Amino acid sequence: MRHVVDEQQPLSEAVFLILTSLAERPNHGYALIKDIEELSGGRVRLSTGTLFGALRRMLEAEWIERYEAEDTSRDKQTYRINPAGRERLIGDLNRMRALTRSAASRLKMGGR
Amino acid sequence: MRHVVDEQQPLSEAVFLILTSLAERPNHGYALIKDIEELSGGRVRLSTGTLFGALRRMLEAEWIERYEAEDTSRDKQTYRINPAGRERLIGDLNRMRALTRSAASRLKMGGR
DNA sequence: AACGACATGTCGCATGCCGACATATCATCA
DNA sequence: TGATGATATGTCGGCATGCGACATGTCGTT
Repeated sequence: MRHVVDEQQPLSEAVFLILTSLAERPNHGYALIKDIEELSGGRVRLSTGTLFGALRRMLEAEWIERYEAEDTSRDKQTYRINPAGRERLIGDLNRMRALTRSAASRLKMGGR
Repeated sequence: MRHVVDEQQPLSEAVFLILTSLAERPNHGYALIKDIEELSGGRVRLSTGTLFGALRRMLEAEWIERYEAEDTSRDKQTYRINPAGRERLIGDLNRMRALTRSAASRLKMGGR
């Protein structure tokens, strides 16, 4: 009996950050760019090409969903993470932890 | 005065693992595939297309160098990491640690 | 009215991964 | 001896993705 988290090809940084941002609260596209910039300490500023391409693929993969926000004052497309997306994020988080652990060990860095 | 570790676009998993493997000891291509498979707990088996493409780019970027191994019994191309490669690996290690920290925090997972 | 921030989207180029293929050597064993 | 499989290095083409540039429009402020 296999668990759902099988596909263990790495998430791109863009997808990882989008899922991380949505893990806290649903949001719309443009706001994600700013949240991710803050989240990454100013290091990552997603271009709209990256963002909307990634959102489309994540909708297709059913890791996120559109949902109706109360605030319809503008034409905002609001996205929400779903359980599959959350599992995928956790899976990739663990993948990265394993990677950093083995690299730190080989570099004799400590902080394992 | 700028430090060398500027380029902070993420390393691909393949490149990260190759640098990690070479951080412990110099090695040749085919042996890297097996070392990385072990290193990653069997999760990652690099194809030769990925490996040799990545090695070529890493040589161009001067993160690794060819060097003469004592064992010349076969035509093995032995590669060694250099200080720039090591810095790049450490930089990406820190990038991933920051990423996992913020994601864990937003997922309310602990283990930060 | 003009400007900048907000907001969503498309297009095309460049890059990188990876399976498939090509080639050759070396050890083992029937 | 000849076949097989592991070792070893490499190329090629297709596919997915990131991202800068462009397009379009709204909203708030001056």
